[in-house]
Amino acid sequence: MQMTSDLMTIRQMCDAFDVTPRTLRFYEAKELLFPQRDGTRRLFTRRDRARLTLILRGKRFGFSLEDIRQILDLYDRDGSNHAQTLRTYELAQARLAQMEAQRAELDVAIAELRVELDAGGAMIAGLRRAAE
Amino acid sequence: MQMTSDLMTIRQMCDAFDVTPRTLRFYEAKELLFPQRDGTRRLFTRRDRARLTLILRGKRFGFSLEDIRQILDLYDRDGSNHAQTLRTYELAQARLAQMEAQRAELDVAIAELRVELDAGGAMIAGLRRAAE
DNA sequence: CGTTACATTTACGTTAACGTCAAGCAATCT
DNA sequence: AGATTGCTTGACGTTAACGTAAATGTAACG
Repeated sequence: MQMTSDLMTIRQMCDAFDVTPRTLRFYEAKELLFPQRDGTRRLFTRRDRARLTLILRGKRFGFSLEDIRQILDLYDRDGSNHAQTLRTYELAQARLAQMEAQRAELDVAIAELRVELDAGGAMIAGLRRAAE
Repeated sequence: MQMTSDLMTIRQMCDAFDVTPRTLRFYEAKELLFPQRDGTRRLFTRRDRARLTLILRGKRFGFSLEDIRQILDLYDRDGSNHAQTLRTYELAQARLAQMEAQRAELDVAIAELRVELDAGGAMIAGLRRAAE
């Protein structure tokens, strides 16, 4: 139970999250992650891992890294500059509405694709019978 | 009530779907749409409009145009070449599973973002009170 | 018949999100 | 010591999905 097991190397991160080193360095360059340094080497903290989880999730919904960065900032606010905090808050709110709309559409799309698949399945069954 | 109102010019399409001419030409080049021609000019059919609706929806879920093109082909199968039909069918099926997983994750993400927003809202309310 | 308003093709430009070398430092194995 | 392994920083390459500009065509308006 060493405290240091809190810190992970770039390779451990890659294995754990199934990303490439390049991706992690890229995210650091874009200020999405803030790994500590042991000399020149990166050491990723628990905070980095939490953020990476959110980043990867966000990506699956088609959000840009820049969008994600702004939303992540919501998690780190100290409440100093009102204006920016408020702006970020509103941005996240808009995003939420957008996600709910997306979910509704996703439901429709899923239903539609199901219908198509049923039709396709029947057709294929037909082809199979015809092939005998 | 002219039969020809079935056909729409590129501008009408752009206005109806809020896309640029370039986008429609691009989709044609990528074989996602197949407008007729009046001499050199494009005339989009009902089928093109149906496809465009599906294209735009697919895009909102982060599917690539190539993915979308393959799924659209499912709608146009005549059942001639079994192998390809089967492959497309399986692709669509995988896609459906993926979409359902995405929908589940989206629920989680929405819930999480809601929690954040509540916290942010409380904080902002606090800031407002402090500012008086 | 001139010009205005859209249409067309061709082709180069752009952004995001990395991939892919290249070259070098550092610790570790043999 | 030499070689291997893994990390580092540049820096250029790549793909998708269009944007944008140039040159040209043509239909309609006045």
